[in-house]
Amino acid sequence: MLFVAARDVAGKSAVVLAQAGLGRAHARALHFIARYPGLSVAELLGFLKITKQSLNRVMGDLLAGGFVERKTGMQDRRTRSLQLTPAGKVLADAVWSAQRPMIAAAFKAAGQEAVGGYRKVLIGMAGDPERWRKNS
Amino acid sequence: MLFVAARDVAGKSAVVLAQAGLGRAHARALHFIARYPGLSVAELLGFLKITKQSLNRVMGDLLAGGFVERKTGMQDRRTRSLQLTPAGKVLADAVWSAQRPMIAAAFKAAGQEAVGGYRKVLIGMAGDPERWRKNS
DNA sequence: TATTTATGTCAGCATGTCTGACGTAAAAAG
DNA sequence: CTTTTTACGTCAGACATGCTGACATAAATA
Repeated sequence: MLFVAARDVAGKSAVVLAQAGLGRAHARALHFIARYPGLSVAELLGFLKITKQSLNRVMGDLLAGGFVERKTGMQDRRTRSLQLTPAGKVLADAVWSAQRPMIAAAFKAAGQEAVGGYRKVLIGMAGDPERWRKNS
Repeated sequence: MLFVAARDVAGKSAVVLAQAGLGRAHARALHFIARYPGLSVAELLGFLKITKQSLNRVMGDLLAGGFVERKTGMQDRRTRSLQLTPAGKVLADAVWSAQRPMIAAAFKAAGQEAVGGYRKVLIGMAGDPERWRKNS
């Protein structure tokens, strides 16, 4: 069920992404950059759990498409600070808008209490998003 | 979180599958065949939502490895009835054993009530597994 | 100054997905 | 009983996304 739910939620964004010439890998990177603005490449790699080579192909597309901005880090000038451009925000919003109705419907049908349990179990499996960044 | 949880749960089975020379695509097919013994190719395609060409490469490996048995359907002789061989059951068990601890830990940590909510929400997004077969 | 760290890049490979075209056997429709 | 549709199999080629290995550069650190 986890697989099916994740696949179907991700699938909702396919059309929006295809219009931008992007795929699901791009959406995932976009998501984490949107969620943690200014994160470093190493942090992003930690979230995605892919290699830097894989990420850099994806990042190249996002940079070329003007969806993401890459700046030299402030404290440590070796790092790169990643954040969405306005166009990236628009795209991330569009992706979310495509997925939200499905999630909202499931949440509404299940009820608020069920959603709490749902989150609790997912935190057990995926870790608490609130602590994701620090733990990395 | 859905994505991370699904990825991490699926990841647990990587070692077991690699020993059998298989990948995650094989595991998914194996799972549905284990869950719905005797299902037809069309039904399996409906679950996996991939093309028959993609499935057939995976099925070829499973048949060659002796994990799955393919028989001519009884009522409709055009269909193929798929089921696990003993070796397939052993493999499916091994995969499940690799994933179970992670899921069990999350369930235990969240509590029985939370698990109920978790299931309710997933049913909202993925559909009720009890009805998956009929709805297809 | 030497080393380590954070990142980028090239080259090639594996997996899993896709589209398109074609073939066959069996069921269903006429 | 002929025709069409259905369920499946297969070949060929392509794309997306992951991987390993090797190497380069700039900045921090020892």
